[in-house]
Amino acid sequence: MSPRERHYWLMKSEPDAFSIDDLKRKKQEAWDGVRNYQARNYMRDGMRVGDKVFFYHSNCAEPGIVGIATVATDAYPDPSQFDPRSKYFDPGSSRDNPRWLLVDVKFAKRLKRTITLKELQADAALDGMVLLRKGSRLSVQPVEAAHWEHILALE
DNA sequence: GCCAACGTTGGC
DNA sequence: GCCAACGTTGGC
Repeated sequence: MSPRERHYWLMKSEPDAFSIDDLKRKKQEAWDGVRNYQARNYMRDGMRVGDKVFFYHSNCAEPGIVGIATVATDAYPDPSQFDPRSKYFDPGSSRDNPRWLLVDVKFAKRLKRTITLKELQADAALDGMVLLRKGSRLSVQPVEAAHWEHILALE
């Protein structure tokens, strides 16, 4: 792998299911359960170990960015797709040709405060951000370097 | 809980 | 390949 500019990402999680505090406690976690091809492709083809990730809380009282994680592994098959008892089981996938890949993410920091979706939406400097596009539901998405820096400065 | 937006599935 | 039906996401 040749050196390259650092890439930045945003990953959504419902805090009731897995929160930034859960990641802090566990230190590192396999990002399982992604069942969207575009999100998978970002993990498989875009992410490199060391890339930085905004941890976003979705589907909760105050949606927003709550912490920072780093990509800890290359992509590998999501074990939950092979487990018939898992809600993420995919009978259409096989071990020979796994459909779903994931990366591990490692806890880096919890933000002192939540940078709320509302606040991001109101910020003209973030126009065009994937998260803010109408109807955008992508749970793993790229963040432009300029947007990353701008958001960091909001904390 | 509602519902708009989106992605997937499957009949044709 | 089209598209209606269905399931999911996620803000509100």
